[in-house]
Amino acid sequence: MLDIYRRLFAFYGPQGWWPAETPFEMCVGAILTQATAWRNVEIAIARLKDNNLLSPGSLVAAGEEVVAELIRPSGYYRQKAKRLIALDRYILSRGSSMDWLKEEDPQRLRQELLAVHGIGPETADSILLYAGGHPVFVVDSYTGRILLRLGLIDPPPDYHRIQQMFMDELPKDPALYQEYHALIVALGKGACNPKPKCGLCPLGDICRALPESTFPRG
DNA sequence: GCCCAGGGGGCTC
DNA sequence: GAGCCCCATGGG
Repeated sequence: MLDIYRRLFAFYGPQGWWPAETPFEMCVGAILTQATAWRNVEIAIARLKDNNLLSPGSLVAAGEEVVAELIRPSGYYRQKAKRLIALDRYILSRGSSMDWLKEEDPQRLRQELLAVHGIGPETADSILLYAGGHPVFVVDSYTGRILLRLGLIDPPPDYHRIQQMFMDELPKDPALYQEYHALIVALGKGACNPKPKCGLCPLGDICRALPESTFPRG
């Protein structure tokens, strides 16, 4: 796993995730980026910022319709408005300083986050890793696709199995996890996309490229 | 016109 | 509990 990381880092360089000024902004971004290109998320976050809606409690106060209209560029805007307000409500219940996000036990926080409407495993782990600084590996569909192609897992990809693989083999270093996940996204969007360009892949000989037809999309 | 993007909830069977 | 469908905009 470290070998893969080193090759990706050498090829793509540091990715600079997660771009946000505050933990609250990171949490908002984690919802907005669900199945959405980051470019569109930035637009939505800028619109929230322009309207002073990037602090705990502000989204609840503004209400669903206002939030929905502002985040429209990021897609799924009616769903995501509900999710953002549910998240904001949770943050308020926990304390608006948000120190708890870094200080409390990540396992406990994970359970709480998963209970919030609109937060699943990937979003919860993103919040724990990037906003909380906890050593929790974030798995996404790219990770599953890439590991399938590398021949390191059997289909279908399982979130927690994959997460365990990384966490068993890597040092528990949040900065490493942050960079690694970002690099996997770079690979998944780049050479190892749904129609892979194996000749341009930085993993080269590590990947025993099986026939593409043996893999499902996504 | 088609496909994809830094998922998750809800419904059916 | 697996298999679908829905959400929705913006860019290549």
